[in-house]
Amino acid sequence: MPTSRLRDVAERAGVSIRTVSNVVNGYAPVAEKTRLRVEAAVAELGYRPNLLARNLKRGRSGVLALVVPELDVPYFAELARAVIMQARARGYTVVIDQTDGEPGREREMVMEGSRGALFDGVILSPLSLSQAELAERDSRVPLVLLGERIADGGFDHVAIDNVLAARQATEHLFSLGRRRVAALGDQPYETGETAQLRTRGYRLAHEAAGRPVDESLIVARPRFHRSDGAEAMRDLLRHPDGPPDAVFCYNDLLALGALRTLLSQGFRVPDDVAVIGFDDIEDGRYHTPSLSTVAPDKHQIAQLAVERLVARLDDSDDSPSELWAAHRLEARESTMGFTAARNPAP
Amino acid sequence: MPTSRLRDVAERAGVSIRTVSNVVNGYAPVAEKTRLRVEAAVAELGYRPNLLARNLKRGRSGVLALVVPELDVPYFAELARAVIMQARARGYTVVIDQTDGEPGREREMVMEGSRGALFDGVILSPLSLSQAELAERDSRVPLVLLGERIADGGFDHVAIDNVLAARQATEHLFSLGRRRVAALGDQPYETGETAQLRTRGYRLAHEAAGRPVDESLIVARPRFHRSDGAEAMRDLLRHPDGPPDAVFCYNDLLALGALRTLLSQGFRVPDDVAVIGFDDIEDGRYHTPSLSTVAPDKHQIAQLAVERLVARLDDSDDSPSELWAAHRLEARESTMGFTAARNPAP
DNA sequence: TACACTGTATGCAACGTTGCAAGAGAGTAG
DNA sequence: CTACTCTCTTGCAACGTTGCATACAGTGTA
Repeated sequence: MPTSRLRDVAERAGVSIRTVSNVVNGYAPVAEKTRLRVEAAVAELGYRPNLLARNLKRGRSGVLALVVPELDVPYFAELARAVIMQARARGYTVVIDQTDGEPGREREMVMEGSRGALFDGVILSPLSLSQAELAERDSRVPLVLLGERIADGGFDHVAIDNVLAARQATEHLFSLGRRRVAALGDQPYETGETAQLRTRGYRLAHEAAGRPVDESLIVARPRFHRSDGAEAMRDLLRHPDGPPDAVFCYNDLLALGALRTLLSQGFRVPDDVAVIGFDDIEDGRYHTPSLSTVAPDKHQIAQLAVERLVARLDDSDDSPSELWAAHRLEARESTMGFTAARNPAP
Repeated sequence: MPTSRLRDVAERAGVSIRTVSNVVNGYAPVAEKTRLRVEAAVAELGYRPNLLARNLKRGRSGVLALVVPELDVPYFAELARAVIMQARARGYTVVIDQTDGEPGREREMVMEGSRGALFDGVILSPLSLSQAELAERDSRVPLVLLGERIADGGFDHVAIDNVLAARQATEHLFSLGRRRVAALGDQPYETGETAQLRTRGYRLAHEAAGRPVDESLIVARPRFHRSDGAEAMRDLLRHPDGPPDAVFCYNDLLALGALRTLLSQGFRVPDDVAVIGFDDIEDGRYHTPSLSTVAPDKHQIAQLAVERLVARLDDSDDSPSELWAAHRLEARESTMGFTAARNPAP
């Protein structure tokens, strides 16, 4: 069965191509009788508009690109899900590209513009592209930055208040009586803005509590996978002053890795060492102990990003805006301990 | 900077549109001198081909669709990653659609054909579409079925040997001296073919060992999330004959849920109850105890699927084939226990 | 000198759709 | 009966690209 075109439907219904187009798109006024005839023909032939042609004509593709480092990192998977839902609600399709942190791919997707009109806008969670590089972008295609970057005003930008969130996480640990709180995941270089914000929050918490920061408890990691957390925790356990009594990890994967190291070496969590993460991935809830974490409102992040992007498609000379999504602290067993006899499963 | 077209480049280089096209595509023989001039013009104008137009003309979009139930289910996220990589290696882009198990969306993506030529082929991990429904599909667009379905020969189909894998998992538990092995995740209805295959393997293992199957230990679940596993495990713990001494879960999420229930109720894993899952999601490796599982070769699954699909794009009247991917058993702490004093983290 | 060739370059039409502006009827008012 | 309006319908051109067929030099050969 060869795909039928507008022309075939027109022939069958005995009307002009244009009229069929009008019916299909609900554009111009069409007489009831004609409409029914056309609709019948559409149904009989199983006509489906060729979106390629439509988009070419309209100059829009109806496709948004979501560019993330790795799709199998739960945070990005959960975010992707939310973005897809938001986009769908507005009639857009989403293509997802993974950059694997390769600057080349990230640049290709974002800088080279539009992949030839294949998508109308880009939502980017940057990993390797620096602000400086981004600034050179010739913005044929609207771009919304996701995740957290120090704003330079050049782009639309959706983020949570990382400084505050990190401060709250640290203060949560303080409030439980922890004295030596390690920070795991600092990235003291150009593309590590998010991590730096969290470190700032960590420092602020110390300052507010009148405690000095032990610089040797701030551990840098270029990547945030479980294995990195496990490894970093092993290092921390060899600290000359002994293990810290709490660890604030800059994402949940690091925290789960750290958890694994602690438990497998016989440490009790949280009794010996309390652990808190960041991102609130679903998995953390099912570990034992369940993982305390900072929970960014992913749904809201996706909503703000897609909304902003779609708005920009219609109205490109609006000035870039800074959008803030909510977050909250989820205190679970890895900091609070096991209540009562035993916790019921969630 | 308005996007430049073939025509603009042609004007600038002082040649015909057609020649520019030839240069860009490397088609016809072009004189060295001309080529250089055109390439210079392309560079100066920052020309990028409009893929929409190209695809319209060529009748191909260069896009494959991957349709999965939920992107934030780690198995699908990991699979999606592999598919994207395989597709990229062959010059294709992937759009991902989540169906959320809604039959409507699944049908729309798969049945209604091509979303108007927006993609050339579909890789589907079916959830709610039955074989019967699929059979009615008018196959304008090639379809490869992913995940495991009882084959009816109508479609290309990539799977692992679920019966064997399930049997091996069960026998693994037997070999550790477990007597009462529960099976968690049966789906005794039309769209639950995969689960049924696993149940068959579970039964075969019993048969081969000369043990009767206790039907009350086969627990059905319509969904395979962590919460389902946790809940099902709670039920199992109330079994009139007492808890089983091992549980074979039909995916890792169920297993992690079960693990959570067991640990939070004070059971020791594997000492009291051994747990094995299915899928080998990364997360299982970092739980404590780490999760034993059946590991399908996701990379191979993705490769076979994309290869097959791409091949079909060129040569549509090849007969449907059944492709088998490898799997292996990953025995970890949730069945084997903690070796030595304490395991090092992975 | 005429002919066939080779190597380059081009014009036209088409892919399937929609924007635009105008056309065709029918109805109403003068 | 004419002029006008209103409702519905349509033809033409274009979106940016590529397939096809052809044109055009220039070169070598008969």
